[in-house]
Amino acid sequence: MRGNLFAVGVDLVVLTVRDDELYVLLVRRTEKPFADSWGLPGGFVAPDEDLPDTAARELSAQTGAGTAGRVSGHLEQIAGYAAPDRDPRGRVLSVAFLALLPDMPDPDQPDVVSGWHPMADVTDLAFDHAQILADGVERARVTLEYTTLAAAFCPPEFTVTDLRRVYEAVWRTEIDPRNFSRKVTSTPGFLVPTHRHVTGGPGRPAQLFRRGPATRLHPAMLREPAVRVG
Amino acid sequence: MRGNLFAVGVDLVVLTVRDDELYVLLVRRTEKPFADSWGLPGGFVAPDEDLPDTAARELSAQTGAGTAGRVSGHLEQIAGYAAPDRDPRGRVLSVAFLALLPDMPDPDQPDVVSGWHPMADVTDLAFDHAQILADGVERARVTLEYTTLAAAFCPPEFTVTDLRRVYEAVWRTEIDPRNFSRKVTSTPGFLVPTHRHVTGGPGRPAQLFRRGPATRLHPAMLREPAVRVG
DNA sequence: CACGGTAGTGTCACCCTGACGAGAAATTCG
DNA sequence: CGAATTTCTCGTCAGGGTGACACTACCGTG
Repeated sequence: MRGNLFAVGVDLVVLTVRDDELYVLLVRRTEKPFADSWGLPGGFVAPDEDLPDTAARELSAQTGAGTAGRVSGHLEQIAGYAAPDRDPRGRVLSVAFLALLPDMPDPDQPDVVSGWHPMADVTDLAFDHAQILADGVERARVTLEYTTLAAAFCPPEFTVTDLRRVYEAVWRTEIDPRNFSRKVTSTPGFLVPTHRHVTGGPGRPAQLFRRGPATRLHPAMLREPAVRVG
Repeated sequence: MRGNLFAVGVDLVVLTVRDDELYVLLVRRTEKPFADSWGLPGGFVAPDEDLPDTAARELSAQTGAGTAGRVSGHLEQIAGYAAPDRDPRGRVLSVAFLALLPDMPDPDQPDVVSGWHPMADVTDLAFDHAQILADGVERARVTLEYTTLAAAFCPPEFTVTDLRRVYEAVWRTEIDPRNFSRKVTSTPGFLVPTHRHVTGGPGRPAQLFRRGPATRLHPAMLREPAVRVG
């Protein structure tokens, strides 16, 4: 077998929506290279481990409880990155994964080396992690157009407004609440009504929904408002 | 740096449309493992090579002339595959690429170890290449819905019917020629008319078009006819 | 009780699409 | 040569989906 050998790692783009804004999970590096820089969480693939295994293990380790294989949340591969000079230590191939999580309260003992950062504040990541993050966010944006995965950002029970704020945060747009409600409630299998309502805040109480069995959105919910040409 | 080491290769899903059918480029393996089986073309990543470099080099080597970087054709990454037991020789990570090429005449000296196979006839591929091929074809199907890349299957100049046959071959459906023509000719930047026409066959001569600058299709051309629920 | 804020329904016009009809322009056949 | 056939292209029409927005329902607060 010819070919030189690579170290193979998995990097995670872990996204959540908090306070109507998109957040990404970053870790502060303690070792060289890029010591004291922020980077994506990740790790090397262990013997007898497949890529999704490594991704799930790292996600579980970084976010606390075993969020990996749960119903809530989502994990999918983005792409492989292997530019010859992407790691000064040698040839390292990294397979990036995208994880979408509901907003969770910060752990009791805050971890200074790992934390959530608003997308707008992220600069100067280690390695080629800026590119990987950009690819991951773009993947998330496209995924929301064609699938029901926006619910992966939400807790098990949520309102239509919660779901709309996910779209608005990820797409950085505003969506008409009435048309959005019509779309998601009329898509069969997207939302399952619980007939219970939230109360406490101002305004009419909103109904709570659960995720339905549908995965794809037909027709899609397109971001771009169909560019006019005339 | 921890982690065990991998050999890293690139496997190609090279597709074309010939005689209104989808064809894939396969190579007959000469070495163990899977000697005498068909498999996807590919090779190992050379030192100082990035993944797209390897893919372009292998594509160029397998399809003859330097089709890789041409305007015609298309090359994009599918995903990375690294199951621990996918290669009996040891840990091999393979990054799969999808290539879409126009139908080209067979080379003068036909290569018995490499050739085009109709998708319907493909069985028993080496390694996990059946899964990779399936993923590549599915990617191609989705790509045709949302982009103008169907033209990558066509020669530099082609008719609307040529383009429609690409969709029909990849999707394995039939499309109304009149509605299809309206869709593609009214999408700005998809087709550039040459005002020249093909002749020779029966029927009214069809106009020849070139690829336009548009890359995305808005709105998309969906395969599924919007499943009715009532 | 008035008022502002949020949730949800209803309406209307417009665009896109599927399902055709029909004409234009070539080849093929009698 | 003329008629039939084939294929390309333009038109028409009905129905679904969406943006824009009026309006009602229901909560909290002053």
